[in-house]
Amino acid sequence: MAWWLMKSEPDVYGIGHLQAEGTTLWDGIRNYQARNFMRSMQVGDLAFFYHSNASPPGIVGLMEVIETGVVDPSQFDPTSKYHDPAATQEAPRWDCVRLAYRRTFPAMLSLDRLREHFSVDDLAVVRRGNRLSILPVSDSSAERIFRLMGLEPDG
DNA sequence: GCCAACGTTGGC
DNA sequence: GCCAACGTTGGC
Repeated sequence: MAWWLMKSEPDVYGIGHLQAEGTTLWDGIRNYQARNFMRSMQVGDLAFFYHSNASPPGIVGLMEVIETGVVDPSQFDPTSKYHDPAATQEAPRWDCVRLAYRRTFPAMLSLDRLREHFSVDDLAVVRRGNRLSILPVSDSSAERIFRLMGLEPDG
């Protein structure tokens, strides 16, 4: 079981949306490094839900990978902002994973607080200017995140 | 709104 | 293959 951190803008799709829906397809990822991280995910992996472009930004909840290797349907949709004219049904370029809501944390763990406790080597999201929307999290960093919130680790 | 970081694109 | 221009992300 591996840990991840996945960013989304709360105005676009926040933890509340996921809580209401129960599950979601993490589609629209158009960055190869982020896509490759999703390709390495396995069912049962856990991911911290991170609110980006928020004030303040930070970790707000937890979700679980429930399906991997899903072809991202938005790449074929000409009306989608994620449409990729270079993608074909025979040779899709983008895939994604399906996630299930696990929990909303009692309080956000803000980026400021993360920076007080983690170096960029421990947790890449604290690196200034990090634009990558999906990041791996080490077991020890995941445990420290829960401890910082005063919670027992899931998983 | 600004700007740093950085991935992508295209000319050569 | 190099690199400048450009676009996007995301913090502030």
